[in-house]
Parts: sequence; C-alpha cells; structure tokens
Amino acid sequence: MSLRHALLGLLVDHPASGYDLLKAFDTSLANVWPATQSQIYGELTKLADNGLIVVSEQGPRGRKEYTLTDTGLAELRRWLTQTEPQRTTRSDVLLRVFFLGVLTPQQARDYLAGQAAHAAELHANLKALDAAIDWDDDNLSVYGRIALEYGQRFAAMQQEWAEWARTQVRNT
Amino acid sequence: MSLRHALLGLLVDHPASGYDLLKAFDTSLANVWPATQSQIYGELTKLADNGLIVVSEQGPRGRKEYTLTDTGLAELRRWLTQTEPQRTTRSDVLLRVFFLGVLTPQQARDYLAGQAAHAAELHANLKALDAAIDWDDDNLSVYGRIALEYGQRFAAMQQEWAEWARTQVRNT
DNA sequence: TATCGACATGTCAAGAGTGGAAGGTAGAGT
DNA sequence: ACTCTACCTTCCACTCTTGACATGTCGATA
Repeated sequence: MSLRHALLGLLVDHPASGYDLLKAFDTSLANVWPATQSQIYGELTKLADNGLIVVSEQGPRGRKEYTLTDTGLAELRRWLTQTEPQRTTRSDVLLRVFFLGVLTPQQARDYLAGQAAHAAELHANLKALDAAIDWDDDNLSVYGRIALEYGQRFAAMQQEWAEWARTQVRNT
Repeated sequence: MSLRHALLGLLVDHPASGYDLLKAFDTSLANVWPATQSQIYGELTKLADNGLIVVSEQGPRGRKEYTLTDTGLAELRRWLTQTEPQRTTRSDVLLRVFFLGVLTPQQARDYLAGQAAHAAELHANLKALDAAIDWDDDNLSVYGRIALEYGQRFAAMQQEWAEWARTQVRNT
C-alpha cells in the first residue's frame, strides 16, 4: 500500500511521467521500496482515477505527465502523520540463520562470511556515494542524507554482526 | 519462495501440525518471517503434494501431523547452500523519511522521535528476552542466540539513527 | 536513409500475502 | 450435563508483486 504514497511523494517536487518515476524507483528508491514497471503504470492509473493526481501534459511517444493534486498532497500528509508505518519486515538472510543447524559448521561459517562480505561491499558503496554527493541545506538534501546515513549504519551493523556470528559457530 | 523453506526448517527437529507451525510463526519467527494461517495451511498442502513432507499421523479434531521427507531435507540444504538470500527489503519507516519535507520541521522531528521510542522499546524487550532464556550449547541455542543478537543490534542501530536524525532537522 | 537505442505505455498470468468467514471436535472445569 | 475454550482445518476474495510479452515512436548517427 506504500507504493501509492511513494508515487505521490515523488510527484511533490515536480510533475513526472511513469517513465520518469520508474527511473526514480530504479535508482534512489531501489533500496527502500523496489517496484516494477507494471506496478507503477497500474498504480498511476488508479491514482488518476481517484483524483490524487492528474495528467497535466501529454508529450511525444504517448508520454503522460502527471501532477499531484491538492487532494493527493493532503493524502500524502495524512499518510505521514496519521498512519503508523508498518514494521513487519521479512529478512531472508536472517531466516536462514535459524536453519543453519542442518548444515555443517563449516558451511554455516561460510554463509555468515558471505553475508559479512556482502554487507562490507554495500557499506563501501554507500560511503562512496555519500562522499560523491554535494549535499545542500534544502529539504531533499537533508532527508536524502538521513536516509543514506541509515543505509550506512545498517550495512555496518550487518557486517559486524555477521563477523561476530561467525566466531560463535564452533565445531561441535 | 521462503515460506516454503521456513516450514521445512521448522519440521527438521520434529513432526508438527499446521496448528503447531502457525504458533511457531506467531512467536519465534514473527519478527523474521510473518505468515498467516491461510498461507501456512495452503503451503503445507502443496509441500505434501510435492513429496517434501508427508502426513505421518492423524490426530483428534482432524489434526494432521507432517514429517519432513529426505527429499524435503535435501531441498532445505539446497536452498541454504545453493541459492542466494534475497536482499530486497522494503522499509516503510525509511520510505517515509524521504517525504518528511512536506511536513513542518516539528512534525518531522516528532516522527523521528516516535521511531526512536519504538526502537528503544523493541531493544528493551529483546534484551529482556535474551536474559530470560537459558542458552545451551546445542544448535538451536547457538543459532537462536545469533538471530536474537541481530535483532538487538538492529534495534539499537535504529534508535541511535533516529535520535541522530532528529538533530539534523532544523527549522528552516 | 536506415537503423538502433532510449523513450514510453499497456496488459496478462501466476505467485505471494492479507483478512476473514465457516465449520467442526476434544477436553477441562463448573 | 453443560458450556466454554482451545484445538484444527478449509475456503474465499482481494490486493500486492513479479516477470514477461507486446507495441510503438522519437531522435541521433552512421
């Protein structure tokens, strides 16, 4: 249900087409709320049907540019302030940990080492990204920076945890 | 699909009915891979159709106890060693951060403060749970402990991040 | 001028996940 | 004897998500 609001949020700053939004999902939002093309186009149609956005301009190649309506902005604000974020997350990585007992200790350690390596790589990438961006004082920068910081802390935590976990697996 | 393998994993130690498994999902696995009753019963039927589990005993009240087959155990091992965990997670909490700019700085800080409080509460609960459990040296204990440690570190990280983030939001 | 890559949207099938209704039994306590 | 609770399963309707297929146009460049 958040996809709807993610689209509204992206349309706050400037109108955009489904194609534009698709790219936004593939880049900046990819690590937070991935979405496919079919989902985005479908949701945009529904959003327009419900009057939360409108087609403000038609471009070449059938391009339809959507603009947020007042109703849409109000709905976005309502979502942010009146509803609780859903905190039920699924972690495939962690789920597997519960069942590592069916493998040999060596295999279990390999798995954890793999996760540590993956987290380390992600951390390095995010750090580089952070350094590469020229952060301003505007809203987008402030909140983008906060989100990126989350990613970095999360990756660091995962790496440390996986490395620690590896040492906990003894040859029984 | 991970639900399938979660069920196989739970059946490794001992046979269980859908009802038993439902309770397992509601308690220990709730924070890692939540699942509803409809999903579990449906998946068990499919698993049995495919020979990964078998009905080993019929009890009172239509109770069907499932046991893992050799094929099922092999599939679980294959999943753990041959397939990569899916790392695409969705975070509603973080998604909202991207759009806090449409609120007033005060509202944004309130949101972050709420997340910090929530994480603090979760951390305290997990810490208490950790202290309450009498950890052994067996596999279940080792990997259960590792998973719980993840939860604690994650909660702590979220709390620290949210508190830090709150200080980043200035009155512009 | 031909063609290729980026632009741009639509649709469909299948699987995953949610929430609830419906139906029924065994056993424990009053 | 009665009733209540916990036990136990099946089915359904709906939404969300994925992945693939289909279709076509604009603009640059060789």
